[in-house]
Amino acid sequence: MSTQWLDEAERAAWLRFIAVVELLPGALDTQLRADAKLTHFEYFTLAMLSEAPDRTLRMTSLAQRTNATLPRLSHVVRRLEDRGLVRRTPCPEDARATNAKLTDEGWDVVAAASHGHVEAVRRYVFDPLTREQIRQLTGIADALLPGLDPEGRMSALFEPPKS
Amino acid sequence: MSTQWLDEAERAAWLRFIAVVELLPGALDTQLRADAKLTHFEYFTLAMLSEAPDRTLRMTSLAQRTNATLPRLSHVVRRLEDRGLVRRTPCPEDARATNAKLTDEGWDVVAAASHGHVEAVRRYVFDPLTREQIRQLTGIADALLPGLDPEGRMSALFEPPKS
DNA sequence: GCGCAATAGTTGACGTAACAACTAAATGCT
DNA sequence: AGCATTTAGTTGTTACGTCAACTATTGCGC
Repeated sequence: MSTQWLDEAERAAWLRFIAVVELLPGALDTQLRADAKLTHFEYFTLAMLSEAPDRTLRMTSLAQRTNATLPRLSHVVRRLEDRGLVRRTPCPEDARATNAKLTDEGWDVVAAASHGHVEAVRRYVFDPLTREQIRQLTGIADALLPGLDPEGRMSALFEPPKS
Repeated sequence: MSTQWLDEAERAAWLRFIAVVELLPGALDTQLRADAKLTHFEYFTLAMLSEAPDRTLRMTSLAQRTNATLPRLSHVVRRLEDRGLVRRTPCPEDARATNAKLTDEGWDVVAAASHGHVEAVRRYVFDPLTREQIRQLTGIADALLPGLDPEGRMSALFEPPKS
């Protein structure tokens, strides 16, 4: 039962792809930290809230969408709350649960940050790609996601609600 | 000077791609931690050394290949040295510099870890993709890397030495 | 060849992430 | 109804990454 090693084409793809995967988060993080005093994870968290109904999500649901563990999200939301960007309230329907809601101030911060962020995404990802490659990238990601995220936790944004 | 927002195709690609970029490192890390007691970064560091001439690299060169800052690498290499996987020696040609060399034990550890790691890479990345998609992925990564890594620091492995 | 800037690397302080332990509320079994 | 299990979330500890400060060596300008 020997291991099936990577052939030349696979190795070429892998070295490049792993480099992109390592470099991209740092690039996005650097821009957001410099321009908006937010980590990419914090921005992503606020962005998820901003697109939710009533700008509100349960902690568990928010953790799934952001690919965070609950402890991690709990710490991050506490810090965001200290900064006045989010407010936590007990969920009326389930007393165990907590609702995280984007404040007006938080909304303004995401809105302001989004400009620079989208520009960075364009600069680093879409500008260098052809329309065809953007289509290919969508197909590739769609092929990988079921294996990486079997529960579809991060797919809530673009998957129709499961039947 | 309003921001150029993402159109539908771009948004579809972005949400999926960012999910992959967030999920893949965690998946690789989990496998390596469980099976080889190594983080992906530690594995990658050892792997870079294992492919270098004499299994040795200067700290600066190693930092570039692994996309690490020098302080980060210094800490990681110290821990790896404590575990007997790497040995640091002063560089004879330049007394400021330090050479990191993979020990025999370190070699065995990478070799042992590589099986499970390659299997994980297959499972998460190559098995779900067609040959054509692997080719496309190479092209996409090649298009992105110049923007993400203008100095070509992480490209040393597959780029011919710059003229 | 002396002084000063640049380079190579280490160290320590601080912030954030992962993991485990914990509290509290809802569900389910009988 | 009553107790055990599961679920939701928080808190504390430990490990790792980042940043700034520091030492030591090299190379440049004159």
